[in-house]
Amino acid sequence: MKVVEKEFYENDTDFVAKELIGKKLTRILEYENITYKLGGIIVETEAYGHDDDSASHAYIGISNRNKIMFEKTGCAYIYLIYGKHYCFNVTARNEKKKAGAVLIRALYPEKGIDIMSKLRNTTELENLTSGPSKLSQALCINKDINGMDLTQNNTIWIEYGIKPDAIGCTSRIGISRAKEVPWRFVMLDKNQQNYLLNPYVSKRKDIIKIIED
DNA sequence: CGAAGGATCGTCT
DNA sequence: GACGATCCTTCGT
Repeated sequence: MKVVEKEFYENDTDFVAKELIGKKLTRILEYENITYKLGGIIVETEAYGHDDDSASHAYIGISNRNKIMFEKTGCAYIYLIYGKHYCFNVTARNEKKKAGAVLIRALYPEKGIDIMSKLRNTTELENLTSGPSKLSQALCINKDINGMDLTQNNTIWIEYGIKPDAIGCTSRIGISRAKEVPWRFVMLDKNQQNYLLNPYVSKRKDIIKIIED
């Protein structure tokens, strides 16, 4: 296991979002006095920029909520959405930008499935971590880890994983501005280059292009 | 299985 | 005072 280093997050935010596909998000959790390792493979991400991106929280400038997006790269940016859900982001940007983050939208569940099932109140694998707030609930992610450095030895980190056969690129989900910006990325299977058949990602968009190696 | 609507509260105007 | 980088339930086919 190798934790993704800080330098990785010092690239263009959309590049980082694409390259995070196939890496693994891992979370250490104390549950009923036992320490568990939870997590899975990142299969869906979205990039959010600064003043170049009207859909981004950072578009309006620095505020109490979004200030993590302007601070160190490789850190967790957590926010509450719709009054009850949390979303998990990693701060990432090149040295010329002042803010940026990648929203982790879905995981392929691998570790601690029994605990994640309890936290999610479902045993359906396809419903455990197939959404930004679903995975936050499954990994017990909330404001407590806002700003946490994901490149240090903490209770949550991102590590190197697998190389995807292909990656699909689409516009982002659930936004009202900058609807056409193609900054959503999903893992594709070589045999079924149609992400609609990937049960772990949001099924709401058409692929704009397919990125192969 | 898809569409529609409610939940719920921090954040910004 | 309005809205949101969402999820879940209900209702109809």
